[in-house]
Amino acid sequence: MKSNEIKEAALKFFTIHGYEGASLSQIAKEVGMKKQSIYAHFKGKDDLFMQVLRDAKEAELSSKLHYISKMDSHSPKKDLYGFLQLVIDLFQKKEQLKFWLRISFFPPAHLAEAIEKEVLDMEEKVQLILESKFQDWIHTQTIIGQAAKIPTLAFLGVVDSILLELVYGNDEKRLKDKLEASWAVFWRGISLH
Amino acid sequence: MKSNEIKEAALKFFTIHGYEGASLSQIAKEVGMKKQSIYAHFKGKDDLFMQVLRDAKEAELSSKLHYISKMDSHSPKKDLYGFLQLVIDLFQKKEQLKFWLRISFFPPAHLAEAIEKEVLDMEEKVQLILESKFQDWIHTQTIIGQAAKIPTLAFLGVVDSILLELVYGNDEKRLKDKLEASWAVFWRGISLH
DNA sequence: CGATAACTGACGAACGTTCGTTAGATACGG
DNA sequence: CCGTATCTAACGAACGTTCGTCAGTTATCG
Repeated sequence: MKSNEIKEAALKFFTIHGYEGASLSQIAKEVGMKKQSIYAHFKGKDDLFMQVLRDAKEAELSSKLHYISKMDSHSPKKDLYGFLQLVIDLFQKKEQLKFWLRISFFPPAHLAEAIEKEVLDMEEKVQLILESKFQDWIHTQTIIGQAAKIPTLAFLGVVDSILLELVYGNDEKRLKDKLEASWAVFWRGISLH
Repeated sequence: MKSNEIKEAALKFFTIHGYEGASLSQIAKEVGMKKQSIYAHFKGKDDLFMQVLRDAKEAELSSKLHYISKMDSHSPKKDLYGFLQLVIDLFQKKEQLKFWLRISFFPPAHLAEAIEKEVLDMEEKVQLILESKFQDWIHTQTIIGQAAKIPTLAFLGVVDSILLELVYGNDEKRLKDKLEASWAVFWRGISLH
């Protein structure tokens, strides 16, 4: 399908240059056609952009939910650290997470509202299922605490800080250091000892 | 000075729309002049942008260093939490941190190299002075650990996650929740107990 | 034949930038 | 104190390019 090739190229340039910085002619050239031909597949730049956005959201959401739902509820240490690894992996292997991050932080002003809705929807779903996992661990006294919300938000904070390091990402070693440091302190902060 | 008015307006539009999304005519209109007149004060768009960038860096760096150097080394709990508050305050009161964040994460491609240098320089300085503080606390057995780098990086991670929530910033309550959660877990992670 | 998807050509609008010019302030020598 | 020269900061007009978009035409293929 040619539409997918266009979306793939669009994903690439939107990620690198942002909405305003990416041009249809650039994208078209990447797939070997003229920019006007894009209009045979999409209504316009906004339409193309929003379709790329929804694809990226779906891909990331399903990856995360799939991983979380496979957690066995017995070893939070392994499961949570594995989740961090998953995020790093997703970021490095799939352009979509990079794109998603960029435009969820800094959406083009005239699409900000529509984008925010998608972002909130996703965030909500991940937090909800993650929180239920933490609730289980608290119940079985695998970790400390009463309110599951606290470790959940703290963990999402660790995820965010790692994502930020990835975005910023010039240094593999620094990423590793930061991951280990954040993880060590986080785990000590929620574990029984 | 008219130059400062231009930089102020430029800061605003660069922050909202990014480098490519902000236009000189927009900026000029904000200060009540034509875009051509900007060239009496700056060599061009790039020059204006880089000057705004350096101003923002300087402002943020001096704010942070000033705060850190005033830490009294006796109460890390108060000092570190205060630093988080400072960051939140800076973000909400001064447009410059918002700008700095945006363009350090997603710099315009053709200026990426120059920007990265500024960002690294700043990051390095903050980490260095913060690490020496942590070293003191470890020495005086106010917090746990041996290597000061671990709590330092973890703390910077907390700062980043809060910044991200601010950027993302649609919800005051969510920010508060996340701050409290991350802080509680972080503090338990490095405190003696 | 009909449909799909590519093409060419053209559009108005906006972009960053350069030019020559003007009005006003400042500095200086007689 | 006056006239002149220099400097500053703004201007309108225009430059060449690129932008996103639309209309009409041609090629491909079941």
